[in-house]
Amino acid sequence: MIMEYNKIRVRFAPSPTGHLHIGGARTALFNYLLAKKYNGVFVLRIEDTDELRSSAESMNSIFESLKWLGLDWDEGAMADGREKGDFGPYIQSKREAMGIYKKYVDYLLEKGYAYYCYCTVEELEEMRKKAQLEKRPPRYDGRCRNLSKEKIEQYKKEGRKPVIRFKMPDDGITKWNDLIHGELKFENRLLYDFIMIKASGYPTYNFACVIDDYLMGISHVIRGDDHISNTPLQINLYKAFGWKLPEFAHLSMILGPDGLRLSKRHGATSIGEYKRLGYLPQTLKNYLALLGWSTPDSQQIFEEGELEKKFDLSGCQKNPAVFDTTKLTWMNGEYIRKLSKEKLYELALPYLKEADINLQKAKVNPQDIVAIEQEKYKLLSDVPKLVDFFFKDDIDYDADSVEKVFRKPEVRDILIGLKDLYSNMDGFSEALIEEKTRAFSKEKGYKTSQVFHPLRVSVSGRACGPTLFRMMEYLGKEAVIKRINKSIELINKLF
RNA sequence: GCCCUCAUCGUCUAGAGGCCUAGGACGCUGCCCUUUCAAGGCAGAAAUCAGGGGUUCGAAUCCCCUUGAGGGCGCCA
Repeated sequence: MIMEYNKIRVRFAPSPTGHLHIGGARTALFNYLLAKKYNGVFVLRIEDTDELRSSAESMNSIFESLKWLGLDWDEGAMADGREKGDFGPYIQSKREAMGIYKKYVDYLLEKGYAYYCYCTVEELEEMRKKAQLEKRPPRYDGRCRNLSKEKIEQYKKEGRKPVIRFKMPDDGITKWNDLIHGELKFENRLLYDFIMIKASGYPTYNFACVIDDYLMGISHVIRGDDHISNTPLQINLYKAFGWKLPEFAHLSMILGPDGLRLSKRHGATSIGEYKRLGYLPQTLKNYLALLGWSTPDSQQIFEEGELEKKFDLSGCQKNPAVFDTTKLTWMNGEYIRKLSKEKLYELALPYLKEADINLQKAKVNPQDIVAIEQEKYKLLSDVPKLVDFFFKDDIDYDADSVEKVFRKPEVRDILIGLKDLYSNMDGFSEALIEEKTRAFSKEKGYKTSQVFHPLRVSVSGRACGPTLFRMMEYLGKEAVIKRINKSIELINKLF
C-alpha cells in the first residue's frame, strides 16, 4: 500500500522542550528509515508552540543528536538558523508569525467548524472535577458552542481572552486503517471540542500538526502510540477541510526495565547521555531499530546502509518494548570491534583526556596501545582504565593481584631471573621477548604460567590485561625492567 | 471513572491454521581455544505461546470473555 504514493514524505516533529531522548530518537529513526527505503523525503519540523517550555538550546541539542545518529534530514530547520526545502518555514513559531494558521482558523470559523470559547482555566478545572465526581469523562462540555451575543459582549467587557475550539461532530464514527495496528475506530460522541488556538493566539499541537502535515505534503505520519487518541481529533480536522488523510502508523512505546514508561529514574534517557557514556551512534541506531521492529530472520547486526534497505513498517511490533541496556552494551562492543584502530583512537581521545592520561609518555604510537585491548571495550569510556598503565612512569599494584600472584614462594627468584634476562637482551620485540621468556621457563624448570602470571602483574600492576609480550614490547625494555625492580622491592617488603 | 491499545523464554523478537517436540539474539551455565581477561567456537538451561471458552480434522496463529500491562481524557506535545 505504501507504493501507491509517488513520493513518500515523512517527518519527525519534536518539540524543543528538552534533549532528544530514546523514544524520540526511535521515532525519528523509523521515519528516516522509511524515507530512505522508499527513496522519499525526511522532513524535520520543529513544533515549538509551547511558548513557555520551548528553547533554542533544546532545538540545537536535538539537531546535534540527530546529526550524531546520522539521521540527516532532507528538508527542515538547520542548526545554522537557515532552512532547506520548499515547504518552509519548518519552525512553527515562524509559521505562526507569518499568519499561516490564521487563514485556516478563519475558514473554520466561517464555515461553523470552530467557535470562540471564553471559559477560564479555573472554570475548566471545575468542569473536569465535577465530571470526575459524576463519573463522566473529564472533557470540555461544549458550553460555549452557542453563546448569545449578550453573553459574548459581557465576557469581552470582563476582559476575557477567548480560545478557539474545533466543533467535533456529535455522532458518527471516526476510523482509519493504521499501518501498524490495523483498523482503529472511535465514537465521535466520545471525542471533544479541542482547542485549536490558545488565548495567546498560538496554535495548539493538534491544530498546527494537521495544518503543517497537510501543507508540507506529508504522506505518512509515523509517531508514538501515545498519539493514537489524538488521531481521531486530527482526522476530523482533515475532514472539515476536505483534505485527503495521510497514512498513520503508531509505534509502540519504549519502557524501562520495570515495565514503566522510560523516564529519568531509569538512568540515561537522552541521546547525548549515551554519547557521553561511550556508546557509538551505529550502536544506538541498530539497537533502536530493533526496538519494535525486526526482520523475518531476527537479524541482529546490520552493516552500514543495510537498515535503510531492509526496514519496513510491516516488521513493526504492536506491543511495547523494554529498553535493555545490557544488550545495548553488548552491541556497542560489537561495533567497537569493527572500528579501525585509527577511528577507535580518535573516538577514545576525549575519554583519555578526561582521565588525565598523558599520551606523551607512550613509547609507541598510542593508537597501537589503545588497539591492543580493542576486543575488550564495551564502551569508549572503558578505554582509559584498561590502558592507563602504558602512560605512567610509576604504576600502582592491585592489592588482590599482588596477594594472589606474588605470594607464591618462587616469584621473587623468577622476577630476579627475568630482570637479568631482559637487561641483557638486544632488541625488545614481542616475538623475541616471548622466545627468551619461554626458554627461561624451560631452562629453570618452571611452567610457563608460573612465570607469565607474575610477570604480567609485575609490569602492569594487575592480573588481567593485554596479551603479555606485545604489552611488554609497547612498554619498552626500560619500563619493564624498572617495574620488575619495583615489584621485587614490593615482594621484599610484603612477604 | 470513561475511551483506546497491547499480550510468545528474564529481555528484544521469529511465527501470519498443519513445516512448532516454538526458531534467533542478549543475558545465564558448561566445555573448547588460551599466558590472564576478553573475543571466538561448541553445547545447554530457559516460553504448558497470560488464563478460560469456542471455530476447525488440526490453533501460538481465527472469534469471544476474563485478567494483566500500557496510553489518552491539558490554553503539553
